[in-house]
Amino acid sequence: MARLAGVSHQTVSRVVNGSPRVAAATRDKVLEAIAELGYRPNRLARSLAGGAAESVTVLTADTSLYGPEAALRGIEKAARALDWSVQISVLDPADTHSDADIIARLPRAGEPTIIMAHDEPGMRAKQVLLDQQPHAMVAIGPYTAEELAASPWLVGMDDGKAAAEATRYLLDLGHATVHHLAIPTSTGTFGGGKAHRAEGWARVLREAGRTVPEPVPSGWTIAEAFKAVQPLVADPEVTAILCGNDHLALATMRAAHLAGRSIPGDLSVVGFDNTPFSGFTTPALTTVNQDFESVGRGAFELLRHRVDGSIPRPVPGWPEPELIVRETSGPPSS
Amino acid sequence: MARLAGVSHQTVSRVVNGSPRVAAATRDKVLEAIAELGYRPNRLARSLAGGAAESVTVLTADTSLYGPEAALRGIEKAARALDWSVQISVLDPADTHSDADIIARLPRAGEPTIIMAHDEPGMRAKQVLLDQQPHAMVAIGPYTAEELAASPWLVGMDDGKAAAEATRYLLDLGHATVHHLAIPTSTGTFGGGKAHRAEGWARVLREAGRTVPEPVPSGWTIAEAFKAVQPLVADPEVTAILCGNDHLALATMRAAHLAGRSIPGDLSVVGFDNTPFSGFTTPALTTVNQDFESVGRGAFELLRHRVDGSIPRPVPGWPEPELIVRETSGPPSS
DNA sequence: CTGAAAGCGCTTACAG
DNA sequence: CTGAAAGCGCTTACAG
Repeated sequence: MARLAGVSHQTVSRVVNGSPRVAAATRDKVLEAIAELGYRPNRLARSLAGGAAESVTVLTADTSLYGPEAALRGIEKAARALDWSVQISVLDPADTHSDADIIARLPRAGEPTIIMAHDEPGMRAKQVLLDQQPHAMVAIGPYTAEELAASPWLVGMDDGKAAAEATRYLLDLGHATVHHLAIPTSTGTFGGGKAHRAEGWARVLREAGRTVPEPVPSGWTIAEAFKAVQPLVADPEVTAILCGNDHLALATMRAAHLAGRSIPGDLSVVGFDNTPFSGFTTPALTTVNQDFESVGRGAFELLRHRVDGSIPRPVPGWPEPELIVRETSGPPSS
Repeated sequence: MARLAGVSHQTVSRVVNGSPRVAAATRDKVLEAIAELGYRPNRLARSLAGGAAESVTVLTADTSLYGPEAALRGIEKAARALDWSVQISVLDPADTHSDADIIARLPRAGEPTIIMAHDEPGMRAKQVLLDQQPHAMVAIGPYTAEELAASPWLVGMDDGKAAAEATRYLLDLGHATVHHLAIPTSTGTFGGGKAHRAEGWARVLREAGRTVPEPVPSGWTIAEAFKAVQPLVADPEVTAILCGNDHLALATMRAAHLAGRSIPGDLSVVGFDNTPFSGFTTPALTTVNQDFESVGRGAFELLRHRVDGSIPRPVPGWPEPELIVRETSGPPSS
């Protein structure tokens, strides 16, 4: 390659990396040779040699969840714009991952890593990497504004506020109280994060002096939610349910339908996330919009700054979660 | 590291790689040192040095589509089981990707690559890699059994057969004909694959001597489908619509509802893919189950064999697409 | 069973 | 502006 162009190895390197200290004539010769030989630089070698280590690894538990999937998309876009590469590694919730297992997923020591900390393996991975390489990791999860401010390696949205808003909205509609079908991260069953969505919901009920019903825990899948929500929809006293995400809400709508309860006549249902399908169910789902893609983008930006130590904590700007009222919510019938 | 254990660099390498030619005592010393220093092998260096190049890059256009997303999950699982790493790179359909752009996404020449060839950038990428490194690439897309047999670098499901089955089912129900709301890959607008779902559908109609209506092209998003399907649902002559995927079917259900047409009374709707939500819409969606995760797994297996030249074409076994009858289909009302 | 040698494809200083 | 040197962290032969 260098031979064909009649130059040395490192002159080729300069041309490829766009160094200004190359004579135009030499550059042309090299570019010609590159084209002729179909030369492609080897990025592995480049980063080994201490060049730009432009890669990020994403540790996530379940890519079929809307939030992580959207966040991953945001990470990928942001990374691509800067020509970084993205590796993903899925932590199986069924496996027990030892610390060594988690470490072994990274391509090298100090690999910049983003963790989707929305379940048990994710929480574990967060802890392991925080110990091992605190400046080359960032975790995405459900955190309050206070937690985010206190821990510069966390990224997330304060969905407690949005849950509060949604609850207040249902109360204002005239419902005596609001029930809650909770995603796993809200019930604290995985030992990790707090129950922010559930907290915002409970806080509003308490402040309004209403009964605070026990939250009903659900798994992540629609089928699990369908099962979990049965007692709730069967109870005529229940007139409003705030669901932890739109999949849970869909399961609730389905269960309500089968139980002969009309929506929103007999029962109001509010979801979370504003997934693409939510505007097209019948009736269309009232939900809370969350911009996970921006969160992913923000996580990448934060990681990049942490790795090179440039800014302690850039504040990534993304839209606040926001209630979108559609057709599944209304005043109680009686 | 090697110093602490009192051995040479390459003995450490042997221990880490589980070589049998190491004395038990030496091995223990090395393992101890590894634990003490928190040593983690650098995979980049390993693959550079000619060790196992255990990584695969996935080129995909849009991870928010159910098929590619599920296939990616299958790839990831299969890769992880063999301790390969997975890199993803998203091709933006809005960008025009030059051949060089596509090549530049690979971490090195000859990188094993799986392409999701379900849109224009994907088709382009498939072509580029087929030229550059035919033995280190595999493409996933909508291909017939014949195409799959002829091109050992292709993987896919013969969804034409399933489309035919669904069409026959609707005809048997008594519908005069069946309309088709088509995904972009079925209309050939991106210049690439054939219209297999559309072909299976049209073939059955022709064989039954029915009118073959012009397929209605839709984009990938639910909003685009909602717009595209309006004329169809407004037409009382239309009593059955086969949709290119479940998102399109959801849009159709919504549009039909707003147009005052009941499902399945006035209109039968059949989807494709059996996405998780499809069993929980009201009414529950009749659809064709497709096991994309298995396809992803199969693509990985095929790629692995192609890279090491071991088997010309292992036949990856996955379930055939299969019609799942639920509640959105029935006999025409009149 | 273990070490001294050479090299993977690049890079960053260091000379000139 | 360009080349000769050293090295990134590993590996695979080759000796012993």
